[in-house]
Amino acid sequence: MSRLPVYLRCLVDLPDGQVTCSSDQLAAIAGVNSAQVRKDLSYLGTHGVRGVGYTITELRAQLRLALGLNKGYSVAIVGAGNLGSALGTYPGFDAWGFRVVAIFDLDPTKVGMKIGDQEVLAITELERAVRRQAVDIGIVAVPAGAAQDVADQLVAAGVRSILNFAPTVLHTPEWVETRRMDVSTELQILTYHLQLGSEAATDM
Amino acid sequence: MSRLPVYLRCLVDLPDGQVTCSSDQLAAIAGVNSAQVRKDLSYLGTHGVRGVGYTITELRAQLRLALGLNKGYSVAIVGAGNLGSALGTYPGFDAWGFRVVAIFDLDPTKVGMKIGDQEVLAITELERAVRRQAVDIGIVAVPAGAAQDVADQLVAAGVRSILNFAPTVLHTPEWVETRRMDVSTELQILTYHLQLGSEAATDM
DNA sequence: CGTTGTGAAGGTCTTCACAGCC
DNA sequence: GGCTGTGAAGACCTTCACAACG
Repeated sequence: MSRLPVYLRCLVDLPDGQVTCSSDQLAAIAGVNSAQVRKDLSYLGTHGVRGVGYTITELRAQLRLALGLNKGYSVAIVGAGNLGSALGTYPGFDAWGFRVVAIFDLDPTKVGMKIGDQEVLAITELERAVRRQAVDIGIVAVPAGAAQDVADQLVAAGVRSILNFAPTVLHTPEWVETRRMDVSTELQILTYHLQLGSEAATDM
Repeated sequence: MSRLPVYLRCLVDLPDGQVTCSSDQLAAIAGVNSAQVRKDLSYLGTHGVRGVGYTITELRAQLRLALGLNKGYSVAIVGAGNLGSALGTYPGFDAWGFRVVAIFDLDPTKVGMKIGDQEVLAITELERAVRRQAVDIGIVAVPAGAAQDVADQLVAAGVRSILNFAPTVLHTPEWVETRRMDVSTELQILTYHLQLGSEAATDM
């Protein structure tokens, strides 16, 4: 469920002194309905206390468990351009147990470059390195034209989760979970709404 | 509707010779159901031809119009770190009529730096510059702690669309459309599914 | 009294299935 | 024959509303 990470982050951001949190409060911070919060949390087999709320530490632990954040995960980044570099040095991974264990690029002039604590490897090394490091999650940060090929290689190397930054739809076997993060798409959704707004204004 | 940008991109990527496209083909490329495609397109008042499909050029034009891509949009980026820099030089904006007209940062050592064709401005300039340039879309690429403050400033300067890369939920007036793009959240959704998969395996 | 947990109602989004048309 | 457009069915998700409880 895609709201759980949001709840977890909200709970982590709560002031230190606070011990319990009501569904109302969490809902307000997370920007959702409070019945929604309770329903979501009831899936985790939580035990909130009526009249009081949820114990923050307990709830955090349960969310971490549900999201599988009790284990660590190995992440490989493919593409060492601007985006790949930004991701490779992103400080927010550690906190949730994500470790970048490899970065690949096709461009020979980039191979050997240092990004964070990783040296960029040639893309020809991908399958071997990904297999050896038992990579859990592959991040595709290459141009659209190369994305499907990279995804195929990741899948062939045993990766079962892919985060795709390329502006293209990846086709993967059904046992591979793929998510897309595409700036242009998001911007276009925003303009769609801007557009709707101005149409409505014209109607008057 | 969030699938329209995907359709549009798929259509643009189609081989040059092809004149028409069936809902089946578009569905296959975009990774959705074909009835879905037809329903989505019927909203645009399209006129596909039975037995043939949709005329690609016509459909592209209709999608562009529906998404409001016939006008150009001014974009401001707040935050000139790794991410802000990557976005400021992202070549994919132009094609859809997005123009980065300003980049801001709090850090005085970054002010004056050149990113793409823009000089980084002090964040104190934000409201004035955003207003003068009639910015349509603000991109928040600052640390979580600063994000709400930046969003408030963007809203105060008249921005009605925000794309938020900070790992936090922004609270904005209801006339402001906000979308979140957060790598950690996406990774956590992936681990949630990995987790479910391994639980199911344990059950056997 | 305040808040949870949840059945039931209400929405929305997706898919099916097929008539209608080229 | 092949494909669109769409009513109807179905699946899923969200919200309401309130009994149950500390």
